[in-house]
Amino acid sequence: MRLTKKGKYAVSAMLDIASFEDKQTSFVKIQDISKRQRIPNSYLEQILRNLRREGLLISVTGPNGGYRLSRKSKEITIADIVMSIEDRLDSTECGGTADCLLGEECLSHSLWSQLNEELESFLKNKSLADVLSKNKKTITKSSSKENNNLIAVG
Amino acid sequence: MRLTKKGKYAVSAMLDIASFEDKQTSFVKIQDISKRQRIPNSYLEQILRNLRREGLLISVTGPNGGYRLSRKSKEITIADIVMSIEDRLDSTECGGTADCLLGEECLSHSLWSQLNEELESFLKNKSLADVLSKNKKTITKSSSKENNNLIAVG
DNA sequence: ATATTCTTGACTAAATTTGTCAAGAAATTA
DNA sequence: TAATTTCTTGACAAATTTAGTCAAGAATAT
Repeated sequence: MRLTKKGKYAVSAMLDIASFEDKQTSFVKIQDISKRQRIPNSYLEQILRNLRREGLLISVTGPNGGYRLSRKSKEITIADIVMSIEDRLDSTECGGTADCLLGEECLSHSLWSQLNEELESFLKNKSLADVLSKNKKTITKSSSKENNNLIAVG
Repeated sequence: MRLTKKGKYAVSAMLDIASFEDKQTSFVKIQDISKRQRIPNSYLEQILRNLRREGLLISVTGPNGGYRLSRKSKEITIADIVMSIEDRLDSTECGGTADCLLGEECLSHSLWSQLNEELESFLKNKSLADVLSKNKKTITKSSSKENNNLIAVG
C-alpha cells in the first residue's frame, strides 16, 4: 500500500477547488491552487490533468478559465480522487489473485486483502464535503460564525 | 502511508516462524524461511536483524540455531512487526504536528490523521495467531482435521 | 491580435526500495 | 582444537519510483 505526495496533493487541490463550490460561475486557476496549497505549479498541472481525465474536474481555457468540480462536493469521495492518482493502493503483492506464493495463497494474503477493504471503505465513506465541513467546524468554534469561507482560501 | 515489500516480507517471515511455535525446542533457520516464503536470503537477514533488535525475535547462532518468537504468537501484533520495519507508515506529511501548510493545519490534515488511526487500530488488533488461525480454518475446511501444520511449512 | 489559461508529452533528478556481499563472531560437535 | 553451521554487521549497488520541470501548443475572451 502506498499513498504518495501526489495523491495527497490531489486531495488538497480538490478540497481547495471544492471550497469555491458556491461561486458557481467562477473557475479556480492552477496558479492560485498552487500558491494556496504550496503545490509545485507544473506538478499540479500534471495532477489536475489526471483528475480531469477521470471525470472529476471540468476545465475551461482562456481568461477567467480554470477548474471546477464535475459533481457536487458531497458526491466526490476521497476514494474517487486517490484511486485516480495512485497506481499502487493495493496491499497485496499478487494484485488480489491469491497466487502470491508459487501459485498458492501466501500466509498473509487474507490479511492484506482485509486491509485493502478497510482502506477502501474508509476512503469511500468520506466526501470532499465531509472533510471540508469537519475543518470548518473546528475553525469556527474559536472564531466568527459569520465567515463561511475561512478555510485556506487566502 | 507506505507499506513496502520489506514490511510484508517481515510479516510473512514472522508468520512462518510462528507456525513452528509449538515445537518449543527448535529454532527456525533463515535459509528455510527464505525458501518457503520466497524471500531473498540476504534481504531476509537484514529484516530479521531488525525484528530481533526490536525484541520480537530471539536468535541462537551455530548448528541447530535460528530464530524463534520472543513472545507467544498471540501477543505479537502485525502492528508490532510493521512498525519495526517501516519508517513511513504515517500518512500525514507533517508527521502529526499539524503545521503542514505554512505552520498551520492543511486542509487534509485531519483526514490523514484519521486514516492513521484506522490503520493503526487495524494492525494492532491482529496478532500472528489470529492470522494463522484464520488461514488454518480455511485450509482445514476442505481437508483433514488431523493435520495441525498445513500452513506453508513444506 | 493579444493575453490568459489549460494541455500534452517527454524528460530529468532525487529519493527510496530492494537487494548483494564479504568478513566476522558465536555455538556445536567430533 | 578444528571444522561446520548459523547468525551479525556494515557498507555498497542496482533498480524502481516519485517528484518535479520544461517547452511548445491549443483554446478562449476581449
